[in-house]
Amino acid sequence: MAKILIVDDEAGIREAIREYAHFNKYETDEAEDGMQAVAKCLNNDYDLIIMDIMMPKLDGYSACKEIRKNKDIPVIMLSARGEEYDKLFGFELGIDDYVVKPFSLKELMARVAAVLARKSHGAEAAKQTVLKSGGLEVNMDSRTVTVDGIKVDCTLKEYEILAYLMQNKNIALSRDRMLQDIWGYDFFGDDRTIDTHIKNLRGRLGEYRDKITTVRGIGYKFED
Amino acid sequence: MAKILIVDDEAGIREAIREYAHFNKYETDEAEDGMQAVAKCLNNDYDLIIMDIMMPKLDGYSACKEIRKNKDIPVIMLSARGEEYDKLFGFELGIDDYVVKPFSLKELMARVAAVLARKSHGAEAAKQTVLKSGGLEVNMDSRTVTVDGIKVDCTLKEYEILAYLMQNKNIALSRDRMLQDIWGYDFFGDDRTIDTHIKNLRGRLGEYRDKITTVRGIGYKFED
DNA sequence: AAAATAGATTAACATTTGCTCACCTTGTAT
DNA sequence: ATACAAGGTGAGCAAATGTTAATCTATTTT
Repeated sequence: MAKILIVDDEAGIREAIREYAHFNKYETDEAEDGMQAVAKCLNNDYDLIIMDIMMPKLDGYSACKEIRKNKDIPVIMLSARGEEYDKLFGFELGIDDYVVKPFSLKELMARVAAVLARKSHGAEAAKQTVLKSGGLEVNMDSRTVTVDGIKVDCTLKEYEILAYLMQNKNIALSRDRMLQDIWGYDFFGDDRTIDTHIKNLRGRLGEYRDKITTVRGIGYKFED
Repeated sequence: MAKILIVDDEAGIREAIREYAHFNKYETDEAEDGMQAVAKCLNNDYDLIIMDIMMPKLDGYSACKEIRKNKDIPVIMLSARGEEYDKLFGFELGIDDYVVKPFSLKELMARVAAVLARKSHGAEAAKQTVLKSGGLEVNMDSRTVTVDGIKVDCTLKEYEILAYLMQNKNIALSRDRMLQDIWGYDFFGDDRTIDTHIKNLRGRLGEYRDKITTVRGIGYKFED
């Protein structure tokens, strides 16, 4: 199980990342600024760092530079939208990826998985990449859905929703939570948009359409 | 035992929260507006703050900002339905959760428990998600009820009532209290509505129907 | 660059569900 | 026996969901 250090001065963002990271079975630790991050890295072994660029005391770039003097830990940088940064400079420091705020947690975790896979820090437990339920299959590597062996074309959101529901099978999921986890914390739209995607998704699942059950007053659930 | 600061200008809401919090074994303190809240936080140590956004003198956001200058206390914000609030701004302030009025006290306390569990750095007793009594089972993840292994479809209110009764088994619960805790403090309807739901619920429980006993003159009780 | 396309979102309308309440019946305590 | 509380029933209505279509947005094609 990989251990991630989350570095951001905003507690809310740390928490959002932490929660979703835990949901994805990562361990986490946190730091509030660059100084703390450097200190924590001296005494702990992290598999990856998610770090904001703009921080008090010591910014992300400088912290990264400092940490790299001692350890070779992959880093994903967060930067505010419109914040002018020198991407190349980042890559020279060996930064592994950028994510621009506001980002969806899902996207961030996808990048985390990608970076970890790339670095493949020794033997990492193979992550579950195929979700199955009867003749319904979701391949998370190829991002494809098959029904009784026949590939079914899904849109991005349909795929994301199906994968999310199946990862949390037999749990009633509220619309709010789905918006948080799939769309991201910065989505302010109508939660009924989920209903439309669910309808379209069901239309593609043929005989398995009823595996997605409606939980009246709450949201939806995948029943295995 | 956690101590909660309740901040709202409406005495009725403070009282409703206070009572249910005490019932859940939390200590409470109260403030009527943001200014009072800030002052109280300087002289006391709270584990969590429940605060309304719209308040005289100093609103919730500003109060939160002010308090955060000195202490890092988790905050759950209350906001009226339809009240425009900036979720992202909330995240920046490190607000831990939002609850939209009108809310059920049960839901609010569930969030309180969740936030406190999160903050208490793991090492918290795993939450009970399955309530059992003989062959009667309520799964709070999937929101399902099974009678002798057979799944029984319940409506939202039926499920909520059964879960509530079982969580408070062997305690006689008044209709008023049930309305408060399940429907929410803003429900002004007829308390005989409960009777109808109880009747329907009993109809689904087969041989276990008598586990829900009538406490004449008071309300109902689940006997284990 | 304009047009075409696909997908996401929202809005509008249809349908279903089940909550609530009024009314009547049954049960129980004194 | 009487009075009051609870149980049972069913209709009206509000809320939640399903469905369809329109709109908006981003991307691709020409």
